[in-house]
Amino acid sequence: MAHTNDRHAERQDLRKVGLKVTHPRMRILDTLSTSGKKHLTAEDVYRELLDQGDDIGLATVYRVLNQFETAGIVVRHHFEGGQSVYELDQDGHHDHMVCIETGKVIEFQNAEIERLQREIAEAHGYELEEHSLVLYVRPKKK
Amino acid sequence: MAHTNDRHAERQDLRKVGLKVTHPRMRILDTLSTSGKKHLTAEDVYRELLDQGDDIGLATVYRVLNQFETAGIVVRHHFEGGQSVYELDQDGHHDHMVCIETGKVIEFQNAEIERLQREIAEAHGYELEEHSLVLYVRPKKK
DNA sequence: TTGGGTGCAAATTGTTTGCAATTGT
DNA sequence: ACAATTGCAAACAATTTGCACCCAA
Repeated sequence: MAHTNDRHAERQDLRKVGLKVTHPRMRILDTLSTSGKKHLTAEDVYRELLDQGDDIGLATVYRVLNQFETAGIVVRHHFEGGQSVYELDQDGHHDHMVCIETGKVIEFQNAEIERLQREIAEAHGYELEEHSLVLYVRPKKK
Repeated sequence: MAHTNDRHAERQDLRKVGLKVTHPRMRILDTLSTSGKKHLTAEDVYRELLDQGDDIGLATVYRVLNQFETAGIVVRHHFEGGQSVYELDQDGHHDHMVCIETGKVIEFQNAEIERLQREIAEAHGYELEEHSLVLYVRPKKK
């Protein structure tokens, strides 16, 4: 069925943003969409590629992820703890909740908060361009 | 008058959290409170100390800022762009707005957003422990 | 064919650490 | 006196970059 990211669509995506369709780029795109997790670090992607027998340099992974970010194909997040994590930009905007015990990442959306943010920016004479909201949570006791 | 951070109060603050009152620590605390900006990187602090004739190592600045963070004296933020910025934890909780044109940092508070965050976490079976909200804005056109 | 893309190693950047010397209590 | 603290240099971790070679268009 309409698999959002089959080989063909992926090629289109790359061409659309002016990037040559190369093996590394295809494989990285593939890894991002078919890997279990939605949020991967550059290393995560690199290791998964190695595991699948691909011989793609870590530097290339970083370069490609950057290109994807500028192209709007992926979103880069800076959660606590060093590395950046990348996620395919497919299901519209959402924010994140990170469990500080398990590291699990949960996505959520809240129109009300989005609206308030815009209002606050306006109230200070600015236009909201971007924002980053991350909730650090722990499993409810009880 | 009751200057919130005179020499005496600073000494007390340090002792209170079990840190010896040393020259570097006093000077760093001083820089944080009297510098023009409220949000400084470790380098910012380091340079300002050098300018004032103090000979304090960058490593010490990092170490002390970390101790201050664990002690709850300063808060560390990870805005976009590599370095962490530190700010004295004095006027209660607030979030930040960063102008992407001038780099200016504006603080704000919004009880409604705070409440919604707690609700969202709860709704997912979690307790909100911490959060980071940064609005990236640009001066209103008009 | 040819300019963009890649791998590798070396370079950067931000931050932390080991250790001997120094200092606060 | 003695443990905590500092400075310096070296160590680290994440990411970027220079360059000779390679490959998609």
